[in-house]
Amino acid sequence: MFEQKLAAKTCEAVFKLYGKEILPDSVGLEKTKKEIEGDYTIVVFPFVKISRKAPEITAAEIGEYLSINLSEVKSYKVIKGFLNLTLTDRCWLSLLESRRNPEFGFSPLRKELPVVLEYSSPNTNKPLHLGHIRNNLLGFSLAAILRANGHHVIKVNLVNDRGIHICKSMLAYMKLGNNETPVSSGLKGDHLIGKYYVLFNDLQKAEVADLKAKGLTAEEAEKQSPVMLEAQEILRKWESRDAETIELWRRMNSWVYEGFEQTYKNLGVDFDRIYYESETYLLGKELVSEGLEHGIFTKRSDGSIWADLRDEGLDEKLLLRSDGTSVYMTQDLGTAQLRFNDFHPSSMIYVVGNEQNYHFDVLKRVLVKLRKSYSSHIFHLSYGMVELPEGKMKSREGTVVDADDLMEEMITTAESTTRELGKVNDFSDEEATDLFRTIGLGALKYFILKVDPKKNMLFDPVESIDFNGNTGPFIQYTYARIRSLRSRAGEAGYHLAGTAVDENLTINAREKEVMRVIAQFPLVVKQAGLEMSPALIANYVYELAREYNQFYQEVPVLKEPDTSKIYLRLAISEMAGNIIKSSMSLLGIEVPDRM
RNA sequence: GGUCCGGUAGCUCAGCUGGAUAGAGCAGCAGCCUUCUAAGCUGCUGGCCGCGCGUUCGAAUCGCGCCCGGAUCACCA
Repeated sequence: MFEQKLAAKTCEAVFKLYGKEILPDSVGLEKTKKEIEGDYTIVVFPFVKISRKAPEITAAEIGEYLSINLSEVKSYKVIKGFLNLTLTDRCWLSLLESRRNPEFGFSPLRKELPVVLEYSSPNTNKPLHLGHIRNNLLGFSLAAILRANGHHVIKVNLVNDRGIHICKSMLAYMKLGNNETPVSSGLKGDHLIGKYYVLFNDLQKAEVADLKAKGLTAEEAEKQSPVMLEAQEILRKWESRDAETIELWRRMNSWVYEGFEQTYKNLGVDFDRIYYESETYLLGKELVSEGLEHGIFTKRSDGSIWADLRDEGLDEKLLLRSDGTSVYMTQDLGTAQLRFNDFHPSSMIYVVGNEQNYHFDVLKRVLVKLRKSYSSHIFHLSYGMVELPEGKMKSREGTVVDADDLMEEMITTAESTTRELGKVNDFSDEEATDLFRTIGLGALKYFILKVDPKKNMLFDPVESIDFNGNTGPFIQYTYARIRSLRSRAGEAGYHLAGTAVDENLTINAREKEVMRVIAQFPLVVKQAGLEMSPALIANYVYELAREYNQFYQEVPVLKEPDTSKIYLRLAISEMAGNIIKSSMSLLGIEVPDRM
């Protein structure tokens, strides 16, 4: 809040005192360390060269200037090269004027081109797992953060609904399905299809073992196994629009979508637009042949088409197979173009795991070769893998944590813990069920989002269901406390609406600590947007909750004899509560009124 | 081998656009509920910030070299 003002005035001071212009960004302004008297600290070492005076003297001169020319500065104290400024209580109290503004810290929506943000991007042959959860949470949160920074965000999902892997589960279903449906089996659609994908692999494994016994290598055996050949036949039928094949494909996919929809709903994520690879790959093919015509790509004797990136330090990259079918890159070229056609976005963000860094590097370079203006608008938000304590979180190795199971377990744990604590004795069943969901999902989401996206993270199931300390439920609890305090205040006859805070009050250390954290919120939102990091919001809201709890524990609110102070503390509480709620909403986490 | 990312307390993570004695949580130990919700609060224990050199008044933070871990470099997606 006051940072910009202080920085600007410091520049003015340096210019007036020493005759040199400096940029506000170059002012080293930070929160004063806790043990030291002061609110904000300016590091003056960088100005010593300009002032040609000792650090202490420089700091004192700037401090003097600021305290005379800025009414907000109450006093200053110099320690070595550090100028510690204390702001007036009135200045801090003015912060509370924004306590009822639900948009505090957010920027209004700007009239500009939209940002297209892709996340989730599932395969239709297997249910969502822990890795997808990180992806979905990051994508959803990022959309909220960018929106809070004034961007018009369009959330899109790209469903990978075609290709050989889909044909595999189709084949297994044709062989072993007996017309089983989600209804007849009692399985969620995506789990049902996942089951057949696994069955295909079992069939293939058996055949591969036989072939290897006959002397084939593993690779040959895989390619020549009868089920694999059958699956490829299905793919060819699909591409030639064979009615029966398409019909089965449609039916099986529709089951999967029902399942996904449920998982997304449970997770609390949504999309403005869903793209299907089956609808975009043809456009990709067009782009490739266009590039071939213009001599940008090359065709080999076997008919395959390649982009040559060797002069850029990379290799050659396949764009179209020799049999004319498309690869991953073909499809992504198509979707990028389609997205550009649909929205003309100022940027296209892809939330995709870091194992695809190379892919996106190539995608951008190929688009540059095609002279697509939007190539520079593509941004890959690359996030790290989720690892499990035993080993890696890879779908092939079997140690998969299913998204639905995980959410279920978190909610169940929330329920038992909450019941043990006797928190819901006076709740209706419906209220209680809502609360268990809120807490269980809050724990899960916070646990995942508090880690810097670009880092690999460890998902320890035991730690994730801990509700104490740096966790989602801790923050939710702080919010519930504040709400409780508010309703008690109402019962005691204190009317918050329309009651102004006495601006002549003096504030104590605990009160100021909370307000210092509150004051940072707008900058944190901005920073999280620039760095595209929900973790910054998560770490901030934890600090706020911790600070508020200290205040709550040490400072009486309703038992304070001085009524004007009661109103002050209620105002601080209200503002802290609103910011907790805002922050959590940026993470896609709900907060309960009671818990 | 090339490229990219990481290495901070027993564990999980902040801090990294250089600044004061490196911060949290968990785990461990000791306390605080007849007072606004104890999913809370207080205190203690615990660190050659991977290693070395350099830049600087000042380096966990920047640069170079090395060591360790991960990802990636498919006619898979």
